[in-house]
Amino acid sequence: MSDISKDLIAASSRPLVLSILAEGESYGYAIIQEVRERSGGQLEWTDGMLYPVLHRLQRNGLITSKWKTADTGRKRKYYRLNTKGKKALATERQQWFAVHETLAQFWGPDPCLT
Amino acid sequence: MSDISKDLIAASSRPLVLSILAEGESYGYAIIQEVRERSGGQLEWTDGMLYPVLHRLQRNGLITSKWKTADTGRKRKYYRLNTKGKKALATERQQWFAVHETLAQFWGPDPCLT
DNA sequence: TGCAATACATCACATCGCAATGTATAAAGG
DNA sequence: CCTTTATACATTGCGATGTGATGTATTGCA
Repeated sequence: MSDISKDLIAASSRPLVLSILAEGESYGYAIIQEVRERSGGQLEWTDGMLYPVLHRLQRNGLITSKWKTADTGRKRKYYRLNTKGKKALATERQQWFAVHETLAQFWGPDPCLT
Repeated sequence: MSDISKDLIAASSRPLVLSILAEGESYGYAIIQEVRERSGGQLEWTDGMLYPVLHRLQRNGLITSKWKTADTGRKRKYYRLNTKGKKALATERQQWFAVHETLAQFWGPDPCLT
């Protein structure tokens, strides 16, 4: 259960958040949980790291936010991906694969199991 | 030719250097060139980024260095991976795949073309 | 009443790539 | 010869960013 290095967190936070929002709007706390679930518990994000990421993405115009009150009565800040964000996601994806393929050259091809 | 983001560089520099040295000793300038070649020109490292990485790896006891004079008469600082470095490489590799598999869940399986 | 989970936010600190700068030698071309 | 390019090392100020701590507030359960 070696926790992921700081640099890897930094490199994957943007593409991961954008990918999650690409599937539909969501909010901070839920994103942290989804990352934990989708990674099989391997990725454990902290709120002190995620919120600045969301604010940055919004400041850069990749996502928009809207306060909503859930059925539970709680107030949540929902984020949504816009056109610019979708383009950024495509770029992030392409860059990731470029690096991954280089590393895969040394480590052998991916398991490639579904 | 979108240059790779700073964070991605940071996340891949350690595992890449360790992977290269795992194939045999090498030196700074040659490592920069090998990264460019093995990435098909997609990764362009600067020396101002690599040398601190090498110094850090040595300070952390993952690699050792030794000055040698090449046939050309040039002096080069050759780096070699040690036992601790090999273990660190295995960890880096495992962490990378953990993140990659999570991203791949959103992006679909890898192309898996050679 | 008290504690955990939910839900947001900010800040001091350390880390690290980037671009610039510096030093030095060897090879190639005019 | 001399100039340019490639080789080969190193350091530094700056900006970006995760970490851990801290703060505020509400909901739900025992």
